[in-house]
Amino acid sequence: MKILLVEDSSSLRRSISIGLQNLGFTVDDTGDGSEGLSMALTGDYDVIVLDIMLPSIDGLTVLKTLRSSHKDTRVLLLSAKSQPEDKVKGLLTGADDYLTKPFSFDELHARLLSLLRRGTLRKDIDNVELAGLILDMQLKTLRFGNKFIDLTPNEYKIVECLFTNQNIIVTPEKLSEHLAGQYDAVSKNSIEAHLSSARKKAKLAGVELPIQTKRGFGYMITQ
Amino acid sequence: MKILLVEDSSSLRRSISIGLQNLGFTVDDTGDGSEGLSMALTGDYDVIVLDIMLPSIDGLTVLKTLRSSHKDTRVLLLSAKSQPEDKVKGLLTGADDYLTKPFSFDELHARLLSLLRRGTLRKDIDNVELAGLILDMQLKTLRFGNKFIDLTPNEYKIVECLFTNQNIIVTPEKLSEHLAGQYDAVSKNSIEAHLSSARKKAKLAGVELPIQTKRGFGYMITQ
DNA sequence: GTATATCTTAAGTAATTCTTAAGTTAATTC
DNA sequence: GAATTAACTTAAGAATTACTTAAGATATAC
Repeated sequence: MKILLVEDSSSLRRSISIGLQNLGFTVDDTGDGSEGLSMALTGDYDVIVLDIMLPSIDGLTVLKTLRSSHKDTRVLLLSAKSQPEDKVKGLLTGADDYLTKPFSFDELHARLLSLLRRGTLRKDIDNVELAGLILDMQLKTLRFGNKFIDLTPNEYKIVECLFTNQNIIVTPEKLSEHLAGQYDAVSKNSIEAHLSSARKKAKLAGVELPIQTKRGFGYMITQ
Repeated sequence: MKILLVEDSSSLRRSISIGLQNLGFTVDDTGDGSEGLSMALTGDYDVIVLDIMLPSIDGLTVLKTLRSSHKDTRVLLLSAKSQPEDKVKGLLTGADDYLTKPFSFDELHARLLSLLRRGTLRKDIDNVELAGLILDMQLKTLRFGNKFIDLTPNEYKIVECLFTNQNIIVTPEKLSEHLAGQYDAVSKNSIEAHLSSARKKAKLAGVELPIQTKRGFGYMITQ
């Protein structure tokens, strides 16, 4: 288990780092926001422990940048302030947990374990049902009742991405990344063509896909 | 010897737990599937006693997740149903033994000892039958009726991996790992060649292998 | 060390899927 | 309500993916 620790105070950083290493974790640490960000982007960490107050770039900006680069690594925010606004802001920005200083080492340890557990779990929730449509992420299929809607890989992936991001506008850019990964891209027109085809196939099976177009922004599913 | 007990009914859980502790085992227990899974993933147990009916996540899903995370801890499944389908399903999913409720404590004890004694992990059932094809995992053979289909080691392993992962898409990566282990790899093309050859041999013996290609994702067996 | 079996690679083929582009429809703005 | 823009649809060509086969490479058995 690899952990990245980004913390301003060198004494706190050292004590946390040594404590976690004694518990068997591999720990990289830095006291600088900018360096932390590049480490987070390039390294393969299971969890990032991130202080909000940092030199060069603050923690929330690091987190925001991380999320907009679609890095899904779990992040545990540390903050000196116990103001609820801070907590809310942190969690909204995409943090997975939040801890207010001062905290006991045991508490940090417990939260980390909880985050690590979530990490292994998350992948395996595999069925989404919506408006009678059942998306099986293990079988990579979509069915309506007992009728299978036969989708091509890209059509399926588009539907999957939307089904797992309900009540959120999914931009064509995000869809492109879901289809082709970070280092390649799929044109907007191509996505439109796929979605059109998927909608047509669903209609033929007797359902409308519950995907609505948010003109100018992207697509969204709402119950 | 450390045992994890995941059982819904609190009275049964307590009685088993106390009984095993009296026999000198270390026992952790929980009544929740999700918690059981995370304990199984993080803890270091010798055997997991796992009920099928559980809140939050059912036992078979816990087991499946465990196996797909390459946790090889031995698992003894408990089930209220005595339906043979359940047993087969459980053992196919990767259980090492199976016990139907109600059972005597002595029987549980005996099975646990048997599981603990087993030097190498070996499944309790050694052959899978599917569409007239019989896969014998002890003899490493595949036969159709009384006609043996002579497969090379890699061909056999591919068929075995698919037969023991029914209703799940098996990716080429997973097959590669099954053939060559974690620290080596087999090319996708090579897997294709093996599978092609296996399919041809089966056809010559008068059967089609019930392996369907999920284009873009992998291979799968469905009943 | 040789013989045999098995594995990998590569090239050809077939089938499916993806992308593009042009035309159409729908929504928004002025 | 006309103009403008964005999204949808369709079909054809391009690209990808999987299958098959055979030959050379590698491993295994004797």
